[in-house]
Parts: sequence; C-alpha cells; structure tokens
Amino acid sequence: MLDTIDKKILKLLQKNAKLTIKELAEELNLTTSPIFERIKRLEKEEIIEGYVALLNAEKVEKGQVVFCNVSMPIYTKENIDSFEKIVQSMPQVMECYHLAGMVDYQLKVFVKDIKEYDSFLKKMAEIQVVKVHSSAIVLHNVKYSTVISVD
Amino acid sequence: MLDTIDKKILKLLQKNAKLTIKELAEELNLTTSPIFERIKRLEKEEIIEGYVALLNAEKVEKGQVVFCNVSMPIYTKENIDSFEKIVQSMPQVMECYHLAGMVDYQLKVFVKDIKEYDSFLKKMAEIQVVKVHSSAIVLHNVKYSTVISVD
DNA sequence: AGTGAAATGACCCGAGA
DNA sequence: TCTCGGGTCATTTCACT
Repeated sequence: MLDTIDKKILKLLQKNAKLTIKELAEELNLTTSPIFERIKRLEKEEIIEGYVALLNAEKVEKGQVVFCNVSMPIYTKENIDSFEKIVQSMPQVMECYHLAGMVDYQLKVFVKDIKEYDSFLKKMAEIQVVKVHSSAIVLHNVKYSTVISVD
Repeated sequence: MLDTIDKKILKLLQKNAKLTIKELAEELNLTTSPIFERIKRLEKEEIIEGYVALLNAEKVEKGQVVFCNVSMPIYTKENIDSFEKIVQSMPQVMECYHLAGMVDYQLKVFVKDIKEYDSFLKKMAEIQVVKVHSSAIVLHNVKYSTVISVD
C-alpha cells in the first residue's frame, strides 16, 4: 500500500507541511509531478487526514495541562453517547479516551491555570452520568509529537 | 497582544493550514497583505509553532493507543535527564508528561497492536531508572484535537 | 510511474492612503 | 494598518516516455 517514497513523503510532511512539492522532489530525487500525484493519492485515501497549524499553548494562555479521570457508574449506551457528545463539544478537552481499566475515561484538558481547571471541574460535576475520579496535574511537558512513525 | 483578527486567523489555520491567504482575506473581509503580515508576525513570535500533516493512525498501522504510567524510585537530576532523553528518542512515544501525583510520568504510546505494546514494555523494563507502574489500554478514541481555543 | 514544459494561481513586497 | 498592483515562484495539468 505504501512504498518507500510514500513513507518518506509522510515522514517529511508530518514534520513540516509547508515543504513545497519542489523541495520534496529534490529531497527524493524526483520531479514535481509524481510527488504531486502521490500526495493527492495519500489525501484521497485519507492516510493524510489534514494539515494544521500548531500553536504554542503557553503563548495563547493554555499552558496548564491536566488529566482528568472519570468513571461512569451506570454504563448504558445512552449515558455513553450523552457523555461523549458533551466532551466533544468542550473546547478545553483536547483529547478523550475510553479506557480498559480502573477508570472509564481519561480527558486531557488545556487550561490557563489551576483556577481555570477548578471551573472546568465544576462543569464536569454537572454531568450527571459520570463521576470525577481523580485529576493529575502536569508539572512539565517532556514530549509532544504528532509524528507517527511509518517505517 | 492578539486582537480579534489574529484570533480568527489562528482558529482557522488550526483547523486547516492549507487555507490560502486569499481565502482567509475573504473570510475576514480584508485584502491579502494584512493577512500575510499578520501570519508572518504570528510565526515570528512563535505563537504559530509550525504546520504539520496529520495522519490516520489506523491506516498506517498504529491504531492502538496505550497509556503507560511509570514511576522513578530514585528521583535525581541525572535520572530525570536520562529518562527524558530516552523517551524523546522513542518514536512510539507520542507524548510524555511529568505528573504531580501517584505516578511520576505518563506516556502516550502508539502501536499496531497489543503484541507490539508487549515489545515496547520490554524496552521500558530495560530502562533502569524507572519502573512501569501500570498500563491503560485505549478501547476507543472519543476525541483527539490539536485545536487550542484562543477566545 | 516517470519527465518536462506551460498555464494557472498563490505568495510576497513596495508605493501610497 | 490598510489597499492596490505587479513580479516571482509554486501548483497543477498534459503530452510524451
């Protein structure tokens, strides 16, 4: 499905989506046309999901990351759907995973500071179908990457 | 520091970095020049950290997400530096946070399947300065976003 | 699947309000 | 800070290998 050239294109575009087709072509010893066609194919097959700008969270006053662990005491389809919809609409929640383990869900939340996280927790408390189990405050970010290894 | 127009530009580029300056200009009822200048300023001030392509993890055979929680029994500067460097060099580790709480670090790991996670755990076991405390398998992804709310 | 060339369109900059 | 306009460069398509 993906040959060596495709993988190299994906590796490079994951690091820098602003690389021109010409630059990619030079790097991979090809002309622009095949690179162009390959990128279009990777987009069409949705291997490339999109291109986004990444911001510095601290510089936009969302530098505090907190993980919020919640459980769902009454585990029904209605409660699952309801909770997941709410979470998807909350802009502070960057990520949410349904886990196999002690807690049912883990939310990664971006806030300005702990005070703002306190407000967030109050909103969570209003969601009847889940109970906040615990919070884990991030002291510092060791690694954040969007680059998936395609080797 | 950021006015309404800057915030709108950031909001749009976080969703789709392929928007042309012309399209942004039309959306915001301006000409291309001010949009161009503003984007250059946001890049220079590193509010925009970069532009990346996002891939579909399942389609590149990295569809299994696992959170790996580790603790560091002997908490010294040397051990911290050593561990953080190793983590940063591991391509399976997408994210790693130093936490205030029961466990010291949480790693978000992308693997093909549980078998591949088993191999990963064996590598973690070789790192002398940390002990794997627990793993949380992701059943499904409820939300994943790179868009930070700048309102 | 690749090259090369030509048209289309985006980026980028300077002059002026 | 903005508009307008033009030169330069990247993207996209196509005929051919």
